[in-house]
Amino acid sequence: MAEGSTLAAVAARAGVSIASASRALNGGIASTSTIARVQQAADDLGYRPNLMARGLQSGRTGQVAMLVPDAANPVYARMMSALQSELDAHGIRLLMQQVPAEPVDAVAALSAGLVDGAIVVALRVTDDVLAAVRTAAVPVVVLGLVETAGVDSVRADSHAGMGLLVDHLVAQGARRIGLIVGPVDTTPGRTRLDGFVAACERQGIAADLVEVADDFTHAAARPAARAMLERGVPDAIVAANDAMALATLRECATRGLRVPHDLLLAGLDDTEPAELSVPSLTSIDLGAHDRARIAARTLLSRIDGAAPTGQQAVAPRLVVRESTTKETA
Amino acid sequence: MAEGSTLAAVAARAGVSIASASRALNGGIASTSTIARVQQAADDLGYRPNLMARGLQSGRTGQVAMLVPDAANPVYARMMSALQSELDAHGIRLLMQQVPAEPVDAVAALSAGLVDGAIVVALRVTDDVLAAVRTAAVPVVVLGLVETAGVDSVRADSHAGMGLLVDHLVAQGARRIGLIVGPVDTTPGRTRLDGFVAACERQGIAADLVEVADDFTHAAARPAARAMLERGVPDAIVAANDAMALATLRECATRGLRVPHDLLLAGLDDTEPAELSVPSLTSIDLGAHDRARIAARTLLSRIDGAAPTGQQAVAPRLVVRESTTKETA
DNA sequence: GACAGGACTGGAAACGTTTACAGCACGACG
DNA sequence: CGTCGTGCTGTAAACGTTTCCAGTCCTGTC
Repeated sequence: MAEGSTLAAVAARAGVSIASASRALNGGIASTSTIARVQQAADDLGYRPNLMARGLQSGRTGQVAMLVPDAANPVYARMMSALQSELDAHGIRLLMQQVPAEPVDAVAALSAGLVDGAIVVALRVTDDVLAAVRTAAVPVVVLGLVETAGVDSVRADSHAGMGLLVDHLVAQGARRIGLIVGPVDTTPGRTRLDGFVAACERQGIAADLVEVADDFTHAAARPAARAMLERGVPDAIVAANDAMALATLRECATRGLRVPHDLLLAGLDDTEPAELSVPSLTSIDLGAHDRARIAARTLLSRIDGAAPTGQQAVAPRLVVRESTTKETA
Repeated sequence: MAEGSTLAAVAARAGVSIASASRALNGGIASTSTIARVQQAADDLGYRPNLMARGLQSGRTGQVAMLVPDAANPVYARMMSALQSELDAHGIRLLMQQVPAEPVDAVAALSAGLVDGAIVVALRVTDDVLAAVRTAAVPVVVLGLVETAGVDSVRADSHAGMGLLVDHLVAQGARRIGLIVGPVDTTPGRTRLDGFVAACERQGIAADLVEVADDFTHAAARPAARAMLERGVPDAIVAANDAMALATLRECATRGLRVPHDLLLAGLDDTEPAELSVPSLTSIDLGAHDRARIAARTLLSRIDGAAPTGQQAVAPRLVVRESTTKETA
């Protein structure tokens, strides 16, 4: 075990003071020979600077955290990859943590000095969460809809996304469209429901066929889909995200309903499984990659001392696939 | 910003020494009135102990890390959940980090004092990785196949799992079975290939229809599936994991091949998407949940000072679904 | 040959916490 | 009334690092 070799040990081995050793390793002012000796000693001992001590002293940890409600949702994995490639360039480590839907405690814990900043995905952006974000000791960027000034946020325009989707379905001939959504006291739930209703009104069709699932997962969507289909088969179903759409697709198959032949189906998020399902799933790209990139940059500039930017939004994009195009059936 | 209120500030506000404040908050010896005053002062100031300072002093961080090669693979999300429920009971925070397939640097970085231990998923358990694990300053449990003594590991028996799968497919009438696998210089790649070949030999069938994809993702499996199908349609295809099986399913659909009517298809890992696909996917449950639970317990006892346990394995279980049962077609 | 300046070095303080130790007051017991 | 233990408190040392500051040595210049 090469544990715990300290800078003091390195300095002793190199025959210099701790201060010189530190400077030699961190590119401070030091003579060539000192640098060489210290470097050699450090290698010999397998020295690793203690990040706790460094963080305590310098106030910088070189880490940021990403807080997500559900690690199994592929959209967060995609965001994480985008974040990471952005942060890697700055030598910053990205840590992911799965936290409850209302991450008040987790956000408050960010003030404990472990990270230089955080990116928080919050399904419910309550006043408590906002307060926690605002009083956190480190900059926080919220991924989600935040109206409050002084809080950085990057949001998807799922309202507009729903509009694109409904327009597309109507253009494909659907008149009776159902929505399977997650809890409407969450930001995504509320926005997607509102977007759906608004789009239906604009198109002059009914928006009363709505099922609310317990959360935004496969598992919760399945019974919701079942309930909806038992009330009759609509022309099309929209689900609040791809995972829920795929659960719906599965339920359709179980009932012998063929998509898109018997009904059209679409989701939101445009995750990889949407592309791979049979039939492949029409979806709305809510710009997960771009949102993550913007969030990373905003966070980095905040860490560098910049003032909060406020809300930023990313435009949605319709991605049409087999599940809403009858021709391919 | 309630940033940076230190213990010294709390102590001053409560009119006691720093030591007393620390004791009052951490359940040490202190009078009732002191505890009350300190508690009150801490609440007023929104005090959060600095974990860096605490960690530096006490050597304990209350955190463990999980290192995974691909955050998008649902099997890791499942493991993470299992780990978390195990660790939550001990008040330990779980951090996930996405690292390269050969996580030497990342494992070495564990010695930097940020975490009390780690669970590492390594696709390639090279000597370098083993050395890094053994010399790490904190206990590490490897999820994967490790023969070396003195290193804790929990492995899936994917060799046996392949056996179950091939037996099942042969029982369903398949004689010509193809395998789509990831890189064979990885542990899972090698084990699954060997298991496949062994099972085929045991069954007296050919094992020459093998495609090796660049990694274990959807994206890499797709062209591999295409290549295999272009050489003719076998009776059945096995993929090294569910994600790759689903990519194969997609490729079959694109070519107008129906599963299970025209060929059988199965994967490994038994992740949720396998259950949801159409047709639902036969898979091998490699015990992700159990492996994670065992790994967590092993790690906890290691952190408490126990000696390494060595290798532990979890038995596989066949889960038959639509993709390998012709009746349901 | 003195002196300014630069290059380099070591001592020591600081970051915020925990904890060993010593001190203090108080009640009980002899 | 002295002594001892008990319950609580404060002082100070440590954890490992970075960084300020003062010092030393050397080189070049007048």
